[in-house]
Amino acid sequence: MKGREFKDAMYDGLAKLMKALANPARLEIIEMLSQGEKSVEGVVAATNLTVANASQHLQVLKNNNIVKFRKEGHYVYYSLVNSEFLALYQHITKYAVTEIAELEKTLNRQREDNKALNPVSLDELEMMIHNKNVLLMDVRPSAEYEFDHITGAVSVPMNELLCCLKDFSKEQEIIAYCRGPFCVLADEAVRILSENGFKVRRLDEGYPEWKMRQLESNQ
Amino acid sequence: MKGREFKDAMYDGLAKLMKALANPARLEIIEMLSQGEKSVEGVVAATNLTVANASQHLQVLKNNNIVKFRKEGHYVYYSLVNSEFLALYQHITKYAVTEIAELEKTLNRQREDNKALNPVSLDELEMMIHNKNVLLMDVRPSAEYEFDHITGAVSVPMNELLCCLKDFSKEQEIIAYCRGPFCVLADEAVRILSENGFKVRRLDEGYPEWKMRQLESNQ
DNA sequence: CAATTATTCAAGAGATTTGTTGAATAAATT
DNA sequence: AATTTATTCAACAAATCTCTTGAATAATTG
Repeated sequence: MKGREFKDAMYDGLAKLMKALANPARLEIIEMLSQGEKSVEGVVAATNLTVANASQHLQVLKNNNIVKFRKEGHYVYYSLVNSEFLALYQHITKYAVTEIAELEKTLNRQREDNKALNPVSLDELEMMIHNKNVLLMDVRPSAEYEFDHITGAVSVPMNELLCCLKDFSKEQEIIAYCRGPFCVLADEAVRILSENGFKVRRLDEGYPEWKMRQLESNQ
Repeated sequence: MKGREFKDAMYDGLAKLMKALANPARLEIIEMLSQGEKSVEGVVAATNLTVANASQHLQVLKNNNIVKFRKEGHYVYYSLVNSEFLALYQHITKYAVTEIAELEKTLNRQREDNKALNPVSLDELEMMIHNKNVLLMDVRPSAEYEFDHITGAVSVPMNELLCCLKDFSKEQEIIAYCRGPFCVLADEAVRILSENGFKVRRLDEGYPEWKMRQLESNQ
């Protein structure tokens, strides 16, 4: 293989990977799958996609070794292929929200609207978690909590939040988290809790970022 | 801004960044610019692109905050916007060559063809570099060497390699490096030197990866 | 074994991306 | 001021990507 052929093969292959990521619907699917495996239906339920469309996007991700699947009964469960990919995806999103002015601005406006500025970082969380007066609240759907969650968190899915308000103390500080920086669940939780007089902040990132840390520190 | 609008804005923005990277010509340009700034002409000289096409790709990269430019006389010099982007790009390429089977295979076949298997890693290089019996050889064009190079390397551009053979000892081990894992210069250098009876290996990665390390260790 | 359910396949229209061509700018040199 | 040189712009056809629609598969249930 000549030098030019080799280069073309390598850059074409790299571009193919980037193309698989160059679509908003697929990025959203990746974020959903970073919460744990999901059936096609499960993906559809959490996005605006039609079933056929979600399936097609999942094929693209599968053909690029980004997701894997297993069959069980009627269902096909998809999940991210490995933690190396998850680490890469998180590097990309982290870069985007810190280095791309437009995205940083959109993110901050969203958090401002929901009184969720001044978020807690994972580092801070680590310090605070041993404080009995802090409540860590997982506001994702319960299936995602059950699959896995940050150690010490309690599950309060968004649809149960309003009716559970009386169970929480206004003395303790609440830290809400969800799927990650692009997820709006924790923002909404902060707004609702805050409007009801609770001391609440959101976690800067979400479950997948915490998980990644766990994996890294176990190496 | 409603939750769905926010998500769409974020994923669209992220996809826009990925789209900028989803093209082999632009990836090659990025790799060229990671050696140091280059004029449009300079980019053209190192790729298969026409001037107008290279300029267009550079506009795309500019509009996505991946490259910046400065004007000097006739020339417009482009360079990568910051080391955060370089770190991200290297994470992507590293992931691609280790996790995507097809790319890994292509890379290994190329190195096999050039007797450049068993490459030296940056870690190993660090250990060896104090050994007087090791010669670190930068085989990139001299302009790139002059812009910056790995500490202790000597410049032997590919076009001068054949006539310089007599200057090197067959006793010392030569380590050749170039622009990075996708670059063929070091492979060719290894093949030529090896066929002429020298003890030679290539560096697994290249100048930009070494540079990134320097930046990280200085933090 | 027919009906139901979850997923995939196939085809097509519309939008986007790509590289080419030739002309237009803009800065330096003659 | 005219010419040369490096770069950008604008327009276009070809290729690719995207989403929708409706049908096809494959596994389970009645």
